[in-house]
Amino acid sequence: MVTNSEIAKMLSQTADLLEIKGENPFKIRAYRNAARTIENSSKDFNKLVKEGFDLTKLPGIGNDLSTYIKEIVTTGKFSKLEKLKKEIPQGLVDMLAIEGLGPKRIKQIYDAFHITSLEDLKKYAENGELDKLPSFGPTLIQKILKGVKQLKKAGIRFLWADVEEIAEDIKEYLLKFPGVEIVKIAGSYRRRKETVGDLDILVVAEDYPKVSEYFIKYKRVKEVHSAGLTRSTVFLDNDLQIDLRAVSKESYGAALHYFTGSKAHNIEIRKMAIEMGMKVNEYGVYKENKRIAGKSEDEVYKAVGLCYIEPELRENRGEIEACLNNSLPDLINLGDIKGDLNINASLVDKAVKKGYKYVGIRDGEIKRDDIKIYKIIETEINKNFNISDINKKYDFLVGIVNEEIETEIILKAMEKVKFLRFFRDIKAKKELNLDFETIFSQMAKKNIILEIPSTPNALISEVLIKSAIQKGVKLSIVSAAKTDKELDFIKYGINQVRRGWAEAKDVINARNNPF
DNA sequence: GCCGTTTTCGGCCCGACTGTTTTCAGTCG
Repeated sequence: MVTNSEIAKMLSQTADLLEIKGENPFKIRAYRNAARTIENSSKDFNKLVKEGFDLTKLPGIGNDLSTYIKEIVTTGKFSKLEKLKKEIPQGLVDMLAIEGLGPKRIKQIYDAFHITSLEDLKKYAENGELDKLPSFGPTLIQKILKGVKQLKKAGIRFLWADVEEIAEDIKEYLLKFPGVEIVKIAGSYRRRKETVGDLDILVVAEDYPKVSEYFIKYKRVKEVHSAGLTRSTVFLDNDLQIDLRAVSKESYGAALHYFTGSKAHNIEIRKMAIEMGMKVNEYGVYKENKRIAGKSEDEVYKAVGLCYIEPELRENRGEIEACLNNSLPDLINLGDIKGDLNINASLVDKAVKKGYKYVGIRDGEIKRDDIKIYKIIETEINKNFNISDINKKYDFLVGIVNEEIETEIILKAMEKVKFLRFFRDIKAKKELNLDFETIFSQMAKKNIILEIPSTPNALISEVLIKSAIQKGVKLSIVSAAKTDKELDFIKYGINQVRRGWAEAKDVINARNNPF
């Protein structure tokens, strides 16, 4: 059985190969868009195809791609991709990971020398062969040689929580510089994505070049990649890339919107603007070459006939339509949380200090008057799951699904458990491929709560959270804390459920009484 | 390859930076 992400991967691989081949860039984008649609879908494409669902109803999927997806699902293979792989050596695809080398230059190199590996590329760069190609100067050759050594770590991403501290530190550092008015971190960091690839920082300052000079002297900068009049890029000692951009005060809103993304959201906004005879860029919104908005994000959205959309929702997953139908969610906030239903018993005092009204503890038995205590027990849902094995006393049972098991077993476990939690390891890119559509429908029916662990590496995908909420499943955001510090993890859970469109009413521990 | 309240053809987001030339293409975000 092929998973959604496997289908998506095949399509984006095809896009890479078509790119090197020099195909129409818009066709390539179509493949990438379709891959994105599939990756972002909570629906199992295997199931959709089997049920005869019309895939062309989905955004970015037309007749051709629908046929291709059906082929992938039914045969497990994509003949078009297989053919391209035979035609284009893998070495050329590897070259895409070299800074400064894109499809055009790779094709140019291949056509001239038939090089098919990074090793050969290095040789040709070193012995002066590459210089012979038009527009390959000494600087570019050096860049390529450097790039071969340190390939762009494909999609190297940091957990949001792991960059939080450094992001705030750089912000503070920049604000100390005289003449710096505003420092704002945009990009996926601002959208609170579970992982971020780099940090995009905007500054409003009197004299940008001076700020840039100061910026590249930040203590953890390992390498200065570029430093221009409006933009500078550096790498830190942990390989995190930081982009700093100068922004004028009048354009602040437009720039913030632009650099917050996501790209897919921006493209939609621009399309809307075009339809209305306007143009949106990072400097503002223009009508007949006249600037009509740009000072604030609110202004930008208003200019194109929309309401303000929270950064966490800007993924082109229906937020624009929701705004137009007046159905945008009123997102939950950290301050809405009234308790934490999965912590160590030793942390109850701290929980009281945080102002929590109740907690769920995994161990020990405590009686207290100042806070309501629920006793919970965690149990793994696997083939051998058997409720009668549990002979301790408890208020609620938390079922944990750690592996891909038959949907039937999970449905059966629902007779016994009150909460369900699903395994995920973001760094290791491991997540369960289960029939969540069916599981969530049943959970909603039986009033089983979806436990959202706030551990940064175990956050369940926001796509699944959104789908669960739509089906009527309630959430419990838990820190699963073992230490004092981990009690505050709950903010990461909040970030994630906000990305999953959660309102306070969807979250049981945002209530004074959770049950 | 997708898409359409002017369109089934002709568009498809847009600008900065770099390195190469000398007006621009390629790459990147």
